[in-house]
Amino acid sequence: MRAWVRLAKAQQIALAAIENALNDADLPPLVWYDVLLEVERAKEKGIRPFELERAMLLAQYNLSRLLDRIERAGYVERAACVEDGRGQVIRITELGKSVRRRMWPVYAGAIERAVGEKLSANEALALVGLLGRLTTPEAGKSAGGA
Amino acid sequence: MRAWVRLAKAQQIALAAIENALNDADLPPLVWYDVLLEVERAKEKGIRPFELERAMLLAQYNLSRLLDRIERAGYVERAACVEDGRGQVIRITELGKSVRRRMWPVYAGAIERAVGEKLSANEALALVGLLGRLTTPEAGKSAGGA
DNA sequence: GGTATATGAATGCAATTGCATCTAAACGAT
DNA sequence: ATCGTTTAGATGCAATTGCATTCATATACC
Repeated sequence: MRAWVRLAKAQQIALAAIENALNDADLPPLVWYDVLLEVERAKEKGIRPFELERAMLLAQYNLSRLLDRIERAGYVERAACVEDGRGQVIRITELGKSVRRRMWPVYAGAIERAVGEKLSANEALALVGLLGRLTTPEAGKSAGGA
Repeated sequence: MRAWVRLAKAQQIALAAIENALNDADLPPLVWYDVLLEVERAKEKGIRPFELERAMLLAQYNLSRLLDRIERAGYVERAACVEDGRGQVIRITELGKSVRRRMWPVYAGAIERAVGEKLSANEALALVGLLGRLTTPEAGKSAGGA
């Protein structure tokens, strides 16, 4: 229980710091970064919205509209999908790439202040390990998971 | 950096699980629980919105409207503040208490599944310690921690 | 081939959030 | 007492989110 409360609070504080930093720098919100990063990683081949949806744990309608906005800003392009007539393919634009690059130092700086400065390298590593246990779908605690 | 990413993901997953559990049980969202708990702790004396605001890291306008909704549901009552003509005092109602009590097992169960089941007691304790470092306003990395 | 079901994505509408601004009361200095 | 400033809280309006539903194509079954 205490772990959950602190988890929530730590995340809330760090997230607010990051969003503020981006906002102050007149840059888009953090989710945009995540989307742009995923889309950029997909290169020319692009990525399907439903893949993005799963990668980012975003609700379908939510992603649909987020892509609307990012597209309207000119950071990604939607194209009809050849293999699947229902679907589409998202590709990043040059403008999108440049915005993502500009977001990175601001994002990284905020994380450094919110997390890096507060933990030693070993502590950060330990935290990564513990949090990793929470994100796996596995049961986890007992050895012989059935 | 990796620590932040995992922190965000772990929180997101756990939060979604909790909100879903509450939703499935036809109970109000998690913030309502937090508010009700704080207000209930203040007993008859009540609590001022601005205190709540600081305790919960909520934006002022956000809290104002959240209290509107919780009040409309009949779970808290607003009263003019005697000592400060600008302010008010929030008190929980019997209905509010009972709802908070009904929320607890659902909330606790979701946390147990999202966190408790994935970590041993020692691991959970270690996580509490590490996350605590992130929520202190202090710089933190150097050894002199309180 | 024809119909039922499942999947990818969009959308109407209500609820919530964020931003900026506003009101009123308290404080502080004259 | 009066004026400027700060603090507590509310609110108009735009943007975002959530829910339910819709549309269109793909797949499975017969």
